Amino acid sequence: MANAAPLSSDRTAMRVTISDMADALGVTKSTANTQLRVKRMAEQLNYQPLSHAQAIKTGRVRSLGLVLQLSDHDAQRPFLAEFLAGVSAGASLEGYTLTVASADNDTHLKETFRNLLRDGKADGFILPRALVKDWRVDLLRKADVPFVLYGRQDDPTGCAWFDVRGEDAMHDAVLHLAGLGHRRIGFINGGLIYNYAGLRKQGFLAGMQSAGLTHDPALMVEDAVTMEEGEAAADLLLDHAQPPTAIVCAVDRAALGVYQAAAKRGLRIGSDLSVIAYDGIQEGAHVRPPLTTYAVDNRNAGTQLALHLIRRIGGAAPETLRHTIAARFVRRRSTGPAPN
Amino acid sequence: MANAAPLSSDRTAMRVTISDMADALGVTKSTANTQLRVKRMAEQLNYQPLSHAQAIKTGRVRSLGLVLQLSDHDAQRPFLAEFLAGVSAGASLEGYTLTVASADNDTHLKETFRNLLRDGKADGFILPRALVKDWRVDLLRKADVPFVLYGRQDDPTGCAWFDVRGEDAMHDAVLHLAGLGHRRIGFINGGLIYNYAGLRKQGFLAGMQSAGLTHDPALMVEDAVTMEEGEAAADLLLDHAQPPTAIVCAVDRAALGVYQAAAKRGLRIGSDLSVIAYDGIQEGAHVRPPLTTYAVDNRNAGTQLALHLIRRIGGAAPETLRHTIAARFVRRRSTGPAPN
DNA sequence: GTTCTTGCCGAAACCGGTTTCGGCGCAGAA
DNA sequence: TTCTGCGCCGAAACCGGTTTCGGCAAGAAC
Repeated sequence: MANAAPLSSDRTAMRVTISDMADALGVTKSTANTQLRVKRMAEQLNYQPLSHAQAIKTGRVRSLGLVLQLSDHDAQRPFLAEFLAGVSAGASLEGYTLTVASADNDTHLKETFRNLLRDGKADGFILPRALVKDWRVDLLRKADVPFVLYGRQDDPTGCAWFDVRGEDAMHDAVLHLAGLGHRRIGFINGGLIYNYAGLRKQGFLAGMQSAGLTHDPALMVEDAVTMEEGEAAADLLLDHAQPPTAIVCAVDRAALGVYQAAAKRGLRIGSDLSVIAYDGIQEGAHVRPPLTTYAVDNRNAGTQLALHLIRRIGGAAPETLRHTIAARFVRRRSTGPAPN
Repeated sequence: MANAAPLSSDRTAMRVTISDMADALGVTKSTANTQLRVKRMAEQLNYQPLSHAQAIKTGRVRSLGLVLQLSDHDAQRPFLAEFLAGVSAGASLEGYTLTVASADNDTHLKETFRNLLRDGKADGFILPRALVKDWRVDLLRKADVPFVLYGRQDDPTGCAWFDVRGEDAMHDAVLHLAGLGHRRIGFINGGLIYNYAGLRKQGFLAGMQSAGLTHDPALMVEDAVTMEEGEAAADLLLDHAQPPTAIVCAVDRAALGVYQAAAKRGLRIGSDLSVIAYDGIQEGAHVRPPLTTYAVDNRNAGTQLALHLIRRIGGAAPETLRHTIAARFVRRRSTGPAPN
């Protein structure tokens, strides 16, 4: 203790002393010391406060909520496992746990949210697949409960999010095809209830403009998320008097339908008809020819969303928690130079 | 109050009175009365004890644990969404919540279990895909924590389970094929680390015996759970000097590989080669010709497992919580009369 | 009518933390 | 040296339940 005073004149040295700690915190050295001892002992004994014991006072259970709409459409399925893994990993990084619930319709979903909220089972929610008009956002905004979106929202009030820039991918896809000489390029969009559809359409249109091409509204179809819907959409485009030589799909699964439609007509994908899609589902790699696509890392997205939500729960402003990344271009064999 | 005594002489009437209630419970009428009032008020006000408040005293958090091994193999994926939906539905039926965690290898998995247990995040666990030698069972048995298996276990001590009788399906499949005149029937088994593989193999062999056929060990391949592995297995069988006219697969996904192998050789499924599989994955319905299979209702299984686990947590003996059901035969077009 | 038994129900302790409060010690200034 | 003020830290209240305990009233038996 006695030598603390003289030593403190060496404050300019690079080594941080306990006095510096104490000063920085505005506490006494001895205090800083015992606090360090407490912390060390805590680590040594592997102490961790019982989360449901602190919950009773703080109202925080250190758990993230994830409510799944499962009867959605099958497109959601391949996505689920990776996404869950990511969310779970992100949560456990911070000592959080993941509470999952599911329901098959909006009424049930709403009830599920309310129950989880009433019982304080989750400190915040991850909302997968942002909708254009998202009632979950309204609900949670009203309840003043933290949430993060996988996807974006037109009215960003109170919204934090993480998303992959599908619009940039669509833009890129058009440029890629234009670079191969394609001039009549069709577009098959994804589910219109989802926020992403609007963005990807804009991306496609912007891409056409950038490439100096005019888009033909007759070569654009909306709302195809399954293979069947993709096939039907492609039927429409390919039966056009002046059919496209390339098609951009907002969703891989729809692209698989395009393969079917092309096969029916004896068109070879990659030479007679070029296809680029988006998602990066496994089937795309196995189909013949393998599908060129923009792959989304759902696992990473899950992790980022978990971390965002935890920071949001910690009080961070939503504006500071909005991030987007680019999709990864996976060049395979479904594109080629324009015929003729 | 005064007329209670005379009325009680009508005890033989069919209507149950509050006195009957009281007698049955061994309490006073007035007691029974106030308890009823309490209960009614509770319902009216929609009262539900805060689970983490009771947890502090009881150690029960009203939550079921589900730890997923995600890097397992892809065969697990289509299964996940339905299963989760079922578990979640079963849990919420009883006011329980579902805590999901995941890990990519055994070390991480073990750590995840320990953390969840230490923090009392779950009152019990659902173990999907029982293994032949299942360390999770050992771990939880040792820790004396309730658990239920999706699948069975050779040493049933302390094990509760719900399962689909894959062995019966295999047996049936053989009889079905034998009924169509097939005599050389191959078998492609699933993942050997899983408990189901042994059972299904036994079922196949029993079926052959029932049909009065002798099995050729050269026509039996083990451990094929993906399409690629299924194709490789089928390559083996079809390159045999006396190839089978029918193949039973323990797993749908392997059967899809059989389709590939057959296509390479110009064999038509359903006439040149009959195939029956097991699982009921969606792709089976879309492939040409549609795959005859035994479908498993994973959603229902999830619900049953959740309910079993809740009863187990409530103290029910594991022996009373072991149920199996039959798979549902889905006759499609991949089987036909034996050639020649 | 008295005593004994039975068991209801209000009061209090407890669970494992968080948060507030107040006493006391220490340092700096006059 | 004394006074003042800041802030550490131990004690106590609290969170929302569960569980134990004891007083007291009612019913039955003699």
